[in-house]
Amino acid sequence: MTGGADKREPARPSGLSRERILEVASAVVEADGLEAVSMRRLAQALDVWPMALYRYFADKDELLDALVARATDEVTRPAARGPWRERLAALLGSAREALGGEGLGLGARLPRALVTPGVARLARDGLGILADAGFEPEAGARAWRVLLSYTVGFAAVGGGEGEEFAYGLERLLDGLESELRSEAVRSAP
Amino acid sequence: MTGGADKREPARPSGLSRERILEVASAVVEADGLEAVSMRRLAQALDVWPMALYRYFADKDELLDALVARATDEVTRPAARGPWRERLAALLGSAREALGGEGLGLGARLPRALVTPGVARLARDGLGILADAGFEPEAGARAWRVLLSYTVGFAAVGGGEGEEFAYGLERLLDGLESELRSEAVRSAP
DNA sequence: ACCTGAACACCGTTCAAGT
DNA sequence: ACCTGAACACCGTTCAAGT
Repeated sequence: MTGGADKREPARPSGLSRERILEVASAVVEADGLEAVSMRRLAQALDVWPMALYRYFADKDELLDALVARATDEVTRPAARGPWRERLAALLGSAREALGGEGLGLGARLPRALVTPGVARLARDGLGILADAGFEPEAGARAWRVLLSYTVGFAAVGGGEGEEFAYGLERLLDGLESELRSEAVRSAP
Repeated sequence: MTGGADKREPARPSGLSRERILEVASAVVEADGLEAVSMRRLAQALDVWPMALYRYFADKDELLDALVARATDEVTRPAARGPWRERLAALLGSAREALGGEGLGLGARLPRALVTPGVARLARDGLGILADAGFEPEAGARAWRVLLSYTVGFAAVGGGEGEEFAYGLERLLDGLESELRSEAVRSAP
């Protein structure tokens, strides 16, 4: 490292950053799976000594959490306007892709993946749609957890197509909608 | 080891067996999680040298697969007679407990857990119930994958109660039942 | 047949320096 | 501030013996 202007992010190709480390980690996951990610291997790929990584991540766990958060951030999209069932289907469809991506490697960290900011935003969007549909808050929260469980399960099982995911989601939404029509859980308009 | 009668399973407390190894491994998972399971730690707990374990399992992966298969075998129960919705609910409820058990440690190996004999038996039972309900084979298989995804997802997310699991399952079954009533997927009686 | 040792090629991480 | 070395306490697993 020959150094650049002071007080700036190093612009040299060998300059480390959280983003550059995560890029390499992501490539390793895609190539050889999550278990192939080691501090030493990342360091070698970045042409740096292993301990250099500890300037950017406290430990390996923090690095992997950041990797999962990055994946969920990328793919999750805000919901569009329109009928509540279609909005939910679009939202959960992209969540399924995010959670099942990177060769299912993230599946191994599902419990941790479910507390990332990306998933929190997803929940806020989903709860909003359910409120729009007429669910009172508590019933909406319950319906949301059920919908997310289905989505996570489909991502984890992995074998299914997007079409089959949509089929099952429609059946689940049918059940929720007919409950909504029965008035038991409907909020005042 | 002072040896016992020949051609028998060793009865001595220090005699190894697949079952004894899996028992200790299960205890380690429950105490400190799946990542705490190491060949060396199991060996130490069994008062044996690490390489002794390789007489019973080809490698660590095979040992962990056997551990997961054992957990799913224990908890999965055959379905009782009665209304198809109740039979499915009982079957999937016990599956949820099996997959979510041992402190969620098994969740990390979900994709592998889904190809164990216990889950295959679960699928056969579930498909039988759906056929009884009137689903023609292809529609029944599709409905089964959706139901299992929901169950697996609920087990993986983990936070939910059995009551909430049952609520979501009822909504999903509502949707499947109303599809069945619409005749599109119904088999000839 | 079943278990022992020693050894090899890996890990994550602490600690003390270097510049 | 950022990276280097060396070292420590672990891994899974191979290989050659022991009894």
